[in-house]
Amino acid sequence: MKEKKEVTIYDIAALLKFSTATISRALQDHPAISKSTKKKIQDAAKELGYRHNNFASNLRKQKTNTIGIIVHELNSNFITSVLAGIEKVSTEAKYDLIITHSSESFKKETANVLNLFHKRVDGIIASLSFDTKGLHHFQPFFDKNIPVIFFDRVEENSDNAKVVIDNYKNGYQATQHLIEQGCKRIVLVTASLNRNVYTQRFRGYKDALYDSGIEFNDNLVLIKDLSEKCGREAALQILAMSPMPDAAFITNDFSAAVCMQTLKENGVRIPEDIAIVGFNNDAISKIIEPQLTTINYPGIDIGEIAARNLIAHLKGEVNLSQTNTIIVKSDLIIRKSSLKKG
Amino acid sequence: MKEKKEVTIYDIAALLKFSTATISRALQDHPAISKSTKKKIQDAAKELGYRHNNFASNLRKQKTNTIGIIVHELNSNFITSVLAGIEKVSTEAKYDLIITHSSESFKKETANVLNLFHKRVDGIIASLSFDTKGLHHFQPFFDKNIPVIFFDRVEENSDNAKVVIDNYKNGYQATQHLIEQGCKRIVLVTASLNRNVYTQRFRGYKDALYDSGIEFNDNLVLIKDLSEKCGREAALQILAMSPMPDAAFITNDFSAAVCMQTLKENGVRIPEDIAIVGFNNDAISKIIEPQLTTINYPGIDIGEIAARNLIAHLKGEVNLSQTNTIIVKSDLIIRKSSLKKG
DNA sequence: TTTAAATTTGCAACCGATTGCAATAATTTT
DNA sequence: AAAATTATTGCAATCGGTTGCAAATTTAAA
Repeated sequence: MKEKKEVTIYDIAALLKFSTATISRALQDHPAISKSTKKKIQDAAKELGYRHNNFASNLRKQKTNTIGIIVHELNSNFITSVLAGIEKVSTEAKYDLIITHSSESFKKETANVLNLFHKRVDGIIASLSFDTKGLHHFQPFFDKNIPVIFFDRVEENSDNAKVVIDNYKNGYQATQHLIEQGCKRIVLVTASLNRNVYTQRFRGYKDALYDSGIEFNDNLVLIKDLSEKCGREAALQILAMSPMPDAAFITNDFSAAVCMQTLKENGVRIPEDIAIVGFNNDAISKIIEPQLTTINYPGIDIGEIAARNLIAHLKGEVNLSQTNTIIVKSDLIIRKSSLKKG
Repeated sequence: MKEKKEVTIYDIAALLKFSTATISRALQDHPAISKSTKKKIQDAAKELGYRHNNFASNLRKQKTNTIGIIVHELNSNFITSVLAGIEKVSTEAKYDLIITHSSESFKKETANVLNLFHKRVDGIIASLSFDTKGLHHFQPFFDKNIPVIFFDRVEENSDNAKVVIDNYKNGYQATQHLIEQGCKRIVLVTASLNRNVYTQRFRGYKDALYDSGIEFNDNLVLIKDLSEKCGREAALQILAMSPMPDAAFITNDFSAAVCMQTLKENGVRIPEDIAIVGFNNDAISKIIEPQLTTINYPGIDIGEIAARNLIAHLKGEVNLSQTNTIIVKSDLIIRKSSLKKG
């Protein structure tokens, strides 16, 4: 039952009477090695069941060809799309990924960052957790000049590279759309204004109101955590308002769905009584009744762009520290939940 | 702008006039090193910004303290719960995780397996992709006696360790529940009977019918891929059947939700005209209208059990090859979508 | 005070692949 | 046929920890 010892390039070298240098080069398809030798060596490697030892290799080369990913959650359409985009690009470029997620916990995010640091990833692609404050936990990477590129959930005022959408514009668009539907008392349900995406959406909301001459009302802004419970609570708060709001912009589709459900249970008609707009274009937005108007943004593109830039930097083709913010296109998708007219 | 060189134990050794052996041991909190020396060394390490080099360490120790995870998808409640369970256990035991996902592609799963093999993980926890056939791609691990433990989507007739639910029982339960509601023409929408979970559910369905004296009808079984499209197609097929079925057991909540939506659009009332049962107890099942009867199973527990067993094996405390199948409890959750009677 | 036992620390050989530089062999050129 | 190129291959140092065993030091026992 004991395992046979690992095959190393020394074994291949001994077998074929070559030096380990030649073996190593042949296995890397190095041009200095003749075709015939390469073939012999590669065949022997396969034959013996040789596997490359990344540790020895990384130790020697002082790099890992691995990119670390930090996300707040895995279970959203958006995040998995981003991952797909990153994977596409990095696979082509022969980079491996280590994916970590923080479950929206700053503490766990910090641990993940540290872990990736010790794993010596060549670079990081990150979206911050909900309650992350500052970027001190990334300091080890900054100190060593290891590139970090943020996406979506970023720290606004850092000068790191970021790939984001125009949350301000989207907030504005969503609100304006509701106004165009004749809504005047528009609730905003969102999360901690500490996190960039929510601040920006909030500003867009406010400005859209202002530009249409609608007075901003603090009581209509509900700051929550965008969980299931939050959706339910928001609905109850809305029901308790007098007069009832005629619209709600809920910056997360899942919460919006739960909120709608609770409203419906209480006899509120959507969109007739209240128009609803969500955010993210998650699968759920098309399944609920009525289908949810929301903001769509292309996770795949965001992932691809982030990965492409990071890898280009690693290869020395561009310098990330000269890039700052890349803004990706995003759009309002209008569905039934907000259509009071036609 | 250039990075300062990495600090190594040699630097600490030189600074404090100790040998690297002592440094190494002190940093591992080895009992042979005196308290005072340890403190000096640990302080110096922190001071100099030393970071442990996993590559050198793994190279020497011939193990990685890392567990590889292979899943078919990330964006499901179930999978993220499993991951949470695995993480809980493995973090405590100081094991790192490398999470990979195949997007239900056998090819990608194979690539992931190989990748983890080259990364030399100490063990694997895996749930197979949709169209995976056989386990040859795991052969490298088997050959080297590296433990692999499967969960949920497993290969029935392999003698590897597995953590599963009783899909047969759940299929039976769901069907029986529908029969108890007075349903007689029960559609089954499921996926490739190649994959264990679906075969078992299918058998449960069939036996439940049989035991209630209802004749099995092949035309009522729709084999699909459980995607969004599939839900819609299933609905259309159901609508085209004559006489219309009075129930549908759809072995995936998301598909069930889409199917329900399409049915409703076509004026079918749920559960009055058709009772529906899903599978998984995803978040969506509580949000749609009416709420979906479904099968709940505890991802966290499954993850914990799998990780606990794997780690115990790695530590030599138990021998996985003597374990075979661990069955975790799962239950029918009855909600409105299937309640024809009060 | 001497000896035995227990604590601490160091020596040095690994772990396996990479790569600059030198050396040798095979081709071309003159 | 000698000289100059070019194509192949090898030498040996290096990456940074780990650990069995021996040596040195300290403490306890006789």
